[in-house]
Amino acid sequence: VDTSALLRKLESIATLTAEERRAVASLPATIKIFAANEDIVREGDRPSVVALVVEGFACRYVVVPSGKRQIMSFHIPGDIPDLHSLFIDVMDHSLAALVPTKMALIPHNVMCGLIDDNPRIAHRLWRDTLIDAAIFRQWMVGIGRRSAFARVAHTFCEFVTRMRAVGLTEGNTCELPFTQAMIADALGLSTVHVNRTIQELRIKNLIRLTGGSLTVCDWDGLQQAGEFDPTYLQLKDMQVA
Amino acid sequence: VDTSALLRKLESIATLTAEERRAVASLPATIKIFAANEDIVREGDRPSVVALVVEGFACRYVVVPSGKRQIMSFHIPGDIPDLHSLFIDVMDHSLAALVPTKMALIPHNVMCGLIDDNPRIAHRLWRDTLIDAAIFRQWMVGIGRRSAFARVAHTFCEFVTRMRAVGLTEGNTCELPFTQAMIADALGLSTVHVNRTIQELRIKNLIRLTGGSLTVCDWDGLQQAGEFDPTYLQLKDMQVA
DNA sequence: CGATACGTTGACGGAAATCAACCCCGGTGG
DNA sequence: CCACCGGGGTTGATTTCCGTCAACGTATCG
Repeated sequence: VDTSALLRKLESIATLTAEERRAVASLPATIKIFAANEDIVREGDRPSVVALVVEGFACRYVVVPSGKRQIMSFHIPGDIPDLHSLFIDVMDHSLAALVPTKMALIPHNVMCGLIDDNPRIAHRLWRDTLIDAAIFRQWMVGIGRRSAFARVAHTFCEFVTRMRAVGLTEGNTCELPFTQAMIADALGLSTVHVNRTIQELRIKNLIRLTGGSLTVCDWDGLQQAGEFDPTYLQLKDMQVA
Repeated sequence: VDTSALLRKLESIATLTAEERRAVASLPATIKIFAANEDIVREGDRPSVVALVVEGFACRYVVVPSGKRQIMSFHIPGDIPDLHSLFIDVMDHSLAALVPTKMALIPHNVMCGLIDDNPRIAHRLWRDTLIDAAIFRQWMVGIGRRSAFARVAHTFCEFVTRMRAVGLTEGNTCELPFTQAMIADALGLSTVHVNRTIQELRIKNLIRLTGGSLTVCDWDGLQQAGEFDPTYLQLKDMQVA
């Protein structure tokens, strides 16, 4: 089973010993492919496995009574979006694949064993959930206090930075196969407004976005537009390509 | 040093052994009083202590370039708002007292010792940071997808529920000594609009709010108005009074 | 008793939502 | 082979929720 994405992720924070790498690499897991828009875990579920993104993209979301959806996070290969289900039994939100996505399902007891036997990995994972929380906070700030323009720019900055951290960029380009409706639900905007905002970013020559691929043409400009400061992602010595 | 609030909080999730209670109760800490609006920790700091709210209220916030402030969470007695600084060295946001507030400052190495020696307490604390994250997600949903009216109602529901969990309510009344400007910054609204929304809640006889004290007149009504479902707070068998 | 902070109210403006077309393109089935 | 279909993207017209500005009331406090 391919846990290399997870390894890359854990090591994007700090290095592991050979033994720790082995412990992670030998985790027993079941591979499962999910279709685009298919739920992986649903609000109210009590999962007995955690889900590691191997290939593709997932998101957490909730739907409010008015029928509107809020996406609370995007997840890229190496992420374990429902790691918290180890400690919190009932899901307060759903987890879905955004595109056809390969997940590795790891039983709770296996993860608990890994954590109990490897305190350093446990700390690393705890830290990872804390970075998750930091990302939530940034999204909250964006939705609450930034203009639509800054919000979209910030999201693209964050996405590219996270993708780079796990080695999924080529130069200033990476996959971003989300529909504008998905982006709208993530930013608390309407699709129409997202569309107009992306056009504005294109006209200002900050990005190119076609065929599910995002290219940052002007990193400094985009960063400034999005008021983006990567500190909260806590990456060790990341550089812009 | 009074860590009883922390004990109540930890036990609002699950019970501790006598030994664990002793370990928590005997934590060495320094008491410090902060004035209203005084910063406890600032964005960019690298704290070497964690701060436990003993009496009063604190919040996390950031200020965006336009000068607007987003408050990301309210913290009540028993909370350790910057526990994450154990694992994440540089603060990506500030922490401030909202009213005159008594904090217990506990050195990092003491907390690390507690965690290393008491795996169950460590899990409890991890879990606590995960509930924190769940609260962030709920706020995000509110700011992104709920009307101002529902947002305010939701916040009051959440606040009362959390206060009740640590024994700080009397019937349907609890302290809520925040200015409307603070509430506005928490909800991503303007003070003017918060004012009008609160009036609406009053007219509909859902709450009374005067002199820093909140009374819920109609819990069902308020809960419905706020689309509030307390699942995400993960409290064991909490009941409405 | 003035200063200051907080709450309240009204008038006005604007960013983004909503509504409603329309286009483009890749599938798919007759 | 092409008509049909549906999802995604784009555009314009209109509406609305909420922000901004500005004034005024009220309470607390030195």
